[in-house]
Amino acid sequence: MSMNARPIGGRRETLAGEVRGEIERMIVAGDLKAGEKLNELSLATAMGVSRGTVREAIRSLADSGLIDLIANRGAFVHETTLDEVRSLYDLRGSIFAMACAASARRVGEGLETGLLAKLTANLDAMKAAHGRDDRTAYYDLNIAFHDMLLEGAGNPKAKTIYDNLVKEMHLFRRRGLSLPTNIAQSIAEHAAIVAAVDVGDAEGARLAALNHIESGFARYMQLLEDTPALAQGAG
Amino acid sequence: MSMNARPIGGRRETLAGEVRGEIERMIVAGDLKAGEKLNELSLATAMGVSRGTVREAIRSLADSGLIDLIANRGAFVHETTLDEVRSLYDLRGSIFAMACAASARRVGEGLETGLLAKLTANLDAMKAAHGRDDRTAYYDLNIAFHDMLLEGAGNPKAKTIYDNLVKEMHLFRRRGLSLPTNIAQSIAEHAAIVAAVDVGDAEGARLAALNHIESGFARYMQLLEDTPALAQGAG
DNA sequence: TGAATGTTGATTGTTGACAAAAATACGATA
DNA sequence: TATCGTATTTTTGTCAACAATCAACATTCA
Repeated sequence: MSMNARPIGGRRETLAGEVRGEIERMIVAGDLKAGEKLNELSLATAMGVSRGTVREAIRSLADSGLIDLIANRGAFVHETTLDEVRSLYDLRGSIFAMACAASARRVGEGLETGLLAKLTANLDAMKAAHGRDDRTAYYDLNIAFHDMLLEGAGNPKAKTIYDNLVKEMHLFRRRGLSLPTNIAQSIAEHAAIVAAVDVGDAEGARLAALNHIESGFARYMQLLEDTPALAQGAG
Repeated sequence: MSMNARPIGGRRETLAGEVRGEIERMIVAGDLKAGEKLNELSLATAMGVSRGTVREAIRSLADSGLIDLIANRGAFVHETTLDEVRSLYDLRGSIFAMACAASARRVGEGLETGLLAKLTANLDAMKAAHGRDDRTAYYDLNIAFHDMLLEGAGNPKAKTIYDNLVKEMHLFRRRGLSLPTNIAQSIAEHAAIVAAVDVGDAEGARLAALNHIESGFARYMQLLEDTPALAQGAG
């Protein structure tokens, strides 16, 4: 019997787990702003659970980088500085590069048979979205592209860390980190990655991936310069 | 008045924080073996704190990778598989490479003035330790070497992640991950990294670092092959 | 006036108790 | 004897109360 039924009606995950998810959602969505304090009692009453449960959720969230914990003072939504954005990009780039190299290696070894088709399809869809200037579609496809390569690497921990890094970046004051800029160039960089993965060229994939993230950082810095009015809340 | 008095009497960190540290220590030291279940009540009574406090400590430790949490079943010391060791090496290598590249860049830019002297001193001390076959000294110097480069990168998050990865590796059944093998070659690789950092060659430092970690992985795999008797507890 | 010192209200830290779930022990049955 | 179902025990999940700490304000004294 293939048992992957999900619990019906009530919950299966623990309450604290749900609360954690909700807090994380509120942070990423911007309901809780960077620097804001998380009041245990307020959250508890708002969600209809006990303070201890909220506390547990906050603790489990602290290590992810989204929350800063100060003893006897409380939990605060992390404020990401520009220096940190640079650091996060460096980290993200190195992990993404590793993942692309691993994906290329695995494709070359005959594992990951479906990956290439999916990457190519994504690339085509991206070009189409760009053609009709559909930003929303492009945004989603872009995330999917990176996810595929992270998963193709066969390194779940890498994906977890990568996702946390991206979430933490969103806490940077002058948002806009997800605003697409210079889509044509970005697509070309994606194509270079896919080409390297295609022929199982791990080192080529690594360099193309690194270049892609670093270019993305450069594009973002450019955007910041060009748009001094890019204030917080620009989501 | 120069105020650097330390808190007297009791603790400063929270109780849960201390418990967390103690549990982490027990795991890394091997007092709690991989796969073992963490019983909240046992730990609480053993440490003389309440169960809730232990619970909080466990939750805050879960994201680090040392502990697996299963709802309604409890917390278990993570069992690292051989596949995971490979994945962890990949991640560790990519982060270390990034850190070395960043250190080289910063040295080239005139930041990190003291770094080079420290690296060179470490290298010399390592050669000396190797000469008199002092494994313990070599072991500590090796850790210090990597730490310096991680810190020279000016990327605290990278160091945190790196440290967690190393801790998680220690949970691999067939330990010996810290047994030094082929010290001469390892020292030569360190020297190559230092040389690249010295002249501010970021790309060279990245490649040398990547090569160092990958060689380390290869050496470890060799050790596993040569030492089938390398059972758990070999620490 | 203004810096140091009490005082007060709010918030976090810690605990023990109760509820729910899982693990275990134990017969009954085929 | 193996397996299933049930009762019992153990362990985790959640909660509410108490203690410790902190931030803000009021007060004192130079």
